[in-house]
Amino acid sequence: MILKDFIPTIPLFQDLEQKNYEDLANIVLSRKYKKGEMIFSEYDTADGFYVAVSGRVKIFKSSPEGKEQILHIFGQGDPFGEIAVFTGKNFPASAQTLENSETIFFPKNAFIGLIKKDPALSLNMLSVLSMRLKRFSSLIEDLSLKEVPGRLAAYLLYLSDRKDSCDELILDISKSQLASILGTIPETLSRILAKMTRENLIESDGKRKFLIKDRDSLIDLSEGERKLA
Amino acid sequence: MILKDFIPTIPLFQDLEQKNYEDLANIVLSRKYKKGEMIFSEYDTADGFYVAVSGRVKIFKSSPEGKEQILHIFGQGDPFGEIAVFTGKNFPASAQTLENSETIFFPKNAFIGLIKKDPALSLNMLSVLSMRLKRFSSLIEDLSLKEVPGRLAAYLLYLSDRKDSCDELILDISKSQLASILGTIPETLSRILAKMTRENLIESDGKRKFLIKDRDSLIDLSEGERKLA
DNA sequence: AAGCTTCATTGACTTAAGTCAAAGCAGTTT
DNA sequence: AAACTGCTTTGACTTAAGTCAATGAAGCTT
Repeated sequence: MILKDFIPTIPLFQDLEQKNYEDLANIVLSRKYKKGEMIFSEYDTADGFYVAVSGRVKIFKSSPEGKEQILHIFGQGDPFGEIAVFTGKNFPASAQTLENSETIFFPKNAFIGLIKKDPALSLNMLSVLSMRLKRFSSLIEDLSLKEVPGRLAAYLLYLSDRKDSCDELILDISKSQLASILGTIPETLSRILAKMTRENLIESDGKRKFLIKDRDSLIDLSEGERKLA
Repeated sequence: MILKDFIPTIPLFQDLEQKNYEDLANIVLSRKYKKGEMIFSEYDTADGFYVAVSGRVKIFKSSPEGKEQILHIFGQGDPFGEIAVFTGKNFPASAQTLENSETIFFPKNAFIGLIKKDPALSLNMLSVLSMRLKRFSSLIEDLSLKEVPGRLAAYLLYLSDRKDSCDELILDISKSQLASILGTIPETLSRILAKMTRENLIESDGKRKFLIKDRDSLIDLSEGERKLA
């Protein structure tokens, strides 16, 4: 991947002045990671942030007993670890690759210098952070106010909206990881998927392919207006 | 409260150029609310954000069954509703006063104009949003990976750190509201406080005053290294 | 093909936390 | 003082979801 060509495709860097693309290209470092490798750990000192070039990265928190909560899964063009750039010190969560991945790294101080020069860059960054806050609000709402079937229903609906294509959808992650996104464990997820199938809300090939058979009931479920038997 | 004097005291507006304080004062609107009044509802169209001048405001999500999750409680000098400025459209949560309160309102477009002019302002805003993301990460971690006693222990320790003053602390909110911050309900909170008292971790006057009697155990509890009997 | 590893499912059981209902205790208003 | 209100506590019960353990299935490796 040629950096000069890649940087302008990153949404965070949309609409910058031409000169700033060169400045950005000059401060970045390219880094490669194998599947399953840690990029950073919570509490590591943070001296910059990353943008995914290829592969996928999960951002997560984990408990002493080994349960995990995934906060995001990021892919090509997504920035991560940027919170630490503005709060100083350390990362608020850990980052680990799900596949062989390539990233570019932006050292903190050089990047802050750039932000001061180009207001478009700060507006883009403000927009990225705001969208994350919105997502987090909604995750907090899910964890605190909804039960697992409701969260799962919301997630399935979200996937099917993304993929416009009618009612068929394909998970791009394992069910264990899905459990970890939904704030539960694989056993519980498995049981709830079985229930949903039994009650004809969905159908599945047993692997990663799902068909939504009763969208209205899924919506009710996601809004807490309905329960599984 | 005289706006010209108040605006420079707001942390979000630290270190701006003098001229920008005048610009800010020119675009703001003052608004007053009675105790318990809604400032905005989730899904309301957002055309600006607020800064609390006096009183206190809770930002929260609520479920159809009436359970509530408080995301923040804000007071003098704290900005809120600012996410919507950068993501457009609507607020991600609702805001309601806990006391008679006064706010100033910054219309979206005028404010974005200012941000483009003064990079110090965008850096301050980036720092505010980043700190909120950090808090949210930690709330998500609490809700997903910790049990209620652990969350409560963490909250008590957090309060006692704020108040430096040894091991005594005073809640500045009702226990029902505390329950809502911790992602639980008053009955559960009440039972856990009783247990903590029985096991000599804390002592209380039965109202809002608490004494930490066994800080180490509270720390263990908050880290999931220990359980209540 | 046999064996290995990782992931997924299912059953039996436990437990944390929620629901519902009643009673207690302030604080305040009339 | 009596009555009303809002918050808190307590008890008895229910339930969602977690734990532990076993089995099954899938995909790789050699």
